[in-house]
Amino acid sequence: MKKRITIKDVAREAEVSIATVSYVINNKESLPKETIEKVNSVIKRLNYVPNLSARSLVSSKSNLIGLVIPQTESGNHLMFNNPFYSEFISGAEYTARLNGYHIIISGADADESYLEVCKKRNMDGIVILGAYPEEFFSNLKKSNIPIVLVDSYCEDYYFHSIQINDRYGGYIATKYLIEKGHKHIALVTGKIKKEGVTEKRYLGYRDALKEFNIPFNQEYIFEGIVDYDYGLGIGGKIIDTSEEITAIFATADILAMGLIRGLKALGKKIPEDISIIGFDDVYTTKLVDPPLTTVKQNIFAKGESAIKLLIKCVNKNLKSKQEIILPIEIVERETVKLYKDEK
Amino acid sequence: MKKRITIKDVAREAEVSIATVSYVINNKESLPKETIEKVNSVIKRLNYVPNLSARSLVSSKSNLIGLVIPQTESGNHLMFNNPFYSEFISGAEYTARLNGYHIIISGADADESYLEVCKKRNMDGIVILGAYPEEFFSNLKKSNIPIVLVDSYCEDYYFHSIQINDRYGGYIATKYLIEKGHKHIALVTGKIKKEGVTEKRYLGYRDALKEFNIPFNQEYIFEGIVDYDYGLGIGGKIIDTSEEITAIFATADILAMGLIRGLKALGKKIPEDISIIGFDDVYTTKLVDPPLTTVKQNIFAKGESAIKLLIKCVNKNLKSKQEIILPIEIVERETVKLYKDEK
DNA sequence: TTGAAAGCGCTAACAG
DNA sequence: CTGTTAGCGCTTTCAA
Repeated sequence: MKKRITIKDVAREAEVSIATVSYVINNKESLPKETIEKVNSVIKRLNYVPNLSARSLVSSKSNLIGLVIPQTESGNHLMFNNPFYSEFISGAEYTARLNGYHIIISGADADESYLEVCKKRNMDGIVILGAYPEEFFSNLKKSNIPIVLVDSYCEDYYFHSIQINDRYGGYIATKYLIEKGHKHIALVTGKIKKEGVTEKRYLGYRDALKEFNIPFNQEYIFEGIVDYDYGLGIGGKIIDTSEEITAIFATADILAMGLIRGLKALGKKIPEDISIIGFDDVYTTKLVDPPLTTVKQNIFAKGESAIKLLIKCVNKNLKSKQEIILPIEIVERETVKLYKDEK
Repeated sequence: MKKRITIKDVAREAEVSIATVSYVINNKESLPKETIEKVNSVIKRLNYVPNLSARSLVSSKSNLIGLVIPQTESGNHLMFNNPFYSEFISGAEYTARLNGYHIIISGADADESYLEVCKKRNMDGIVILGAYPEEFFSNLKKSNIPIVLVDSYCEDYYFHSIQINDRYGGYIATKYLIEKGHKHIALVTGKIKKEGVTEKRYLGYRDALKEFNIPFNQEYIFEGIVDYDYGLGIGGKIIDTSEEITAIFATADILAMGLIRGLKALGKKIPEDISIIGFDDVYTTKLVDPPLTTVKQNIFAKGESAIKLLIKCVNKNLKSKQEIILPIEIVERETVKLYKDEK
């Protein structure tokens, strides 16, 4: 094993002190050009790379960002059968890398274990994707490092946040359907948790109904879990519930994709028999047949913003809550059709 | 900012020396039960968490594993519109976490920059997914740390490897089609690079043709890039090339999914008019209509194996090349139909 | 403008 | 069995 090149070696070769080398590396102080050049050339020649562990030890800065992704179950593997996460990570990793940070991706249980990980690794900040038990958040506050919450309605002032206006999203999706002539609109959704993303979208749905004087019908709400199979299975129940239903608002694309397939299997034509609108605009939305009309949010940009915001908070030591709301819009593809009452 | 609890604090509280605490933490030496318990209880009470930067500094072990994912382009973001990577990461992250490691995911350019990252972070090992320029691999050898290559046919003895038998996969896919009565079988594939995964699958395709005395036809080879859009666009060309083509072997599911959609748009029925078989069995394979018949590899398990193998090599300091070949099999779904010659 | 030196928190060799 | 101690590589005061 070759000995590692350290700052000492550089100093010796460049005939300066260790401190000087350190100054050059971190361009501190105002050194004369010559010194800087001399040191830099030695660094290059020796292929010197600073040891971040050492740096982290003294400065307690690690250039490491924790990224917490929901798991299928506690202690289990990451929820990567939802393309939403992949796209988010792609944006996050890219942005982090551009700024000299690295991302440690991890699932996390609600216990204190993740807090430990952060301490252990001296993480500079954390991005948390999705909703978790209150306890998880309150634990993490103890870390005392900047935390950006993505898609969480946790109100705690401690956390910064990246969001979209989910309620507005639910509203425009439903309104879009209504304006296409639909009156009997089912809502297919994950668990409607108090203060969760899903609840907001649901409330938006109700807002739109109200605005157009369409009575709310509890029977039209299909509440399950956010995954393909739930969407797949629920189609039958929707049909059984009422023949009047002509449109469905699914609060996640993955649900909508399941629905499309389930409904088609039952002999329904999309959008001729039933119109469907989704939410998120994950890329797989283009893979299904017919391609899904949906509420688009820029997921890659979300990952990007989360990291940028976090880095900003870390560098400027911002303590005041920072909030960013990203825009959303309807993307028209082929799953919604104008409904004409045939009676 | 609260002062961090260090090993010193624990030592003081437990009325032992820091060395003893260190021994307890790493369960070195054989200490009397009492001491162990005393120290542990203080650790718990004080909420002590060891600082990995410090540990890493002295032991040059970081419990960090680098995971390199292909990028869409050099310097660009990760190729996450291919679900293959997501599933792989899920398996890798889970396994790493279970073993006390963390994963740093990163895209990487072919230059030396990734090597620097490894040095900087004292990475214990690297898992590299996919094929890269020879130069990239040779650079990384310099790191002198264990490296597991996944899906690469780089022959260098330095690297450990996780693979499937791609040639065999190409063979069984094609054979499956042939046994279903197809004789005019197109191959849709990414760039056929010497010693790449794709070339092997292509060779397997030829093996099968040969075995059944079906002449190879260069016109039936459609070589492009591995993505949905290429599959989508190539359907038309296939039809134009020959009306005799009744089946297609796509060397990646993502291509097959594009094909299905492209072909359907052209009025072709799958599998009535054209049969399609894919490769990988990514989960989105079930989302398309009709669900894709494909060569299944367990991608999650691949991620798992890669990490396990790497950790084994790290811990036991194995220098001899370790190789694992994971099994594959055909999964029959609905895109291949028995072909009956109607003449 | 530069250097000496004191740690950051931890491990491990060595001593007792 | 346990404690003392010398670093690991780096940053950063303080002094020159």
